[in-house]
Amino acid sequence: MEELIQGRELASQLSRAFDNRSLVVNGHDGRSAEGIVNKILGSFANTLLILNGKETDQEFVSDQIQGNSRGVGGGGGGVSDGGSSGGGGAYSSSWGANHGHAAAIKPEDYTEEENSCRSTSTTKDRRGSYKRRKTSHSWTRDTPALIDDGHAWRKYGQKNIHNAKHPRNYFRCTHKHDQACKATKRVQQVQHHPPVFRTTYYGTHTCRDCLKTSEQLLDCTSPRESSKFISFENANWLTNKQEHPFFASFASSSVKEDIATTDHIVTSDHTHSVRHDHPVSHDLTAFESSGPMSGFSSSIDQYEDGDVFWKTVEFLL
DNA sequence: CATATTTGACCGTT
DNA sequence: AACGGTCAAATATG
Repeated sequence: MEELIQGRELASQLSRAFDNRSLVVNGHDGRSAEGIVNKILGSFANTLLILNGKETDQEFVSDQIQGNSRGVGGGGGGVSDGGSSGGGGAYSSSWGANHGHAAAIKPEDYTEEENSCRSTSTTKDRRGSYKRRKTSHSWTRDTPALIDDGHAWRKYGQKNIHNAKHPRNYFRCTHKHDQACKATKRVQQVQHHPPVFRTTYYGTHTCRDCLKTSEQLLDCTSPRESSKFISFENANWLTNKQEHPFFASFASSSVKEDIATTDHIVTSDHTHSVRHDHPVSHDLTAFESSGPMSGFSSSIDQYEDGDVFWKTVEFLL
């Protein structure tokens, strides 16, 4: 809080300096506006360090506390969690093997800000652990259809989500076991009429040969290497006759260059403010106005302190 | 046989 | 107790 208060004071000083059309601030003889800007940036950096430190400590504690094991379960019988799983296969046919081919949307290099929120967890996967998700990298992507992002995913779960029309599907990297790759993603349809599928990625691929062969070929030969935006004017994915129609190709889609500015990115990330407990009724903001992330809305942390951070930035500036 | 998906159970969090 | 994330036995696919 002290850092934030100091940052606000410095920001107001900067504002006054610009109002006076002078690079020298009253009461701070000889200090230039550039110096104040650096101070503000330093305050933000300190704030991030503080916030991250808190998260890291929490995660560490929870890792120490948790750690029970259970016998080999499974089997039958028992009372199921009420309406929490399955769904009777109503959507089963929509979620075949995600081995579609020739997707034109290729995974960009996910260069994100690495100054915060990198998960240092060495936690093994445990059921019901929510800690890792809050502290790991995550980014979302909204698409009008299910796409092949070039990675080899294996579905490991499907849940009906409260107040959501469509079930959420859980995928992990195929190489989770042989290469200890921790990347996962969750896909859920969040809008009906123009279908919108929201994919949230967690963790980054650490596996070797992450990309499938067809995608690597596409990467090398695609003329849209620098594509940032993708439109779906031809909409061939709706009538695709492939075995898995929902993983249809975007080969016919056209692209536009991204001219988003930094301000644009901040505004986009902040305004659509993906909250975990409001899984439905989001607009297409993340897809339409995302920054230079090829449709990904990068997030330091979309769910907890990251939101506070962006609100703080908006407040201070 | 190997690999992928389905789906109810299990479990931590709220 | 509800919810959501994960596990793993059963099943499907090639």
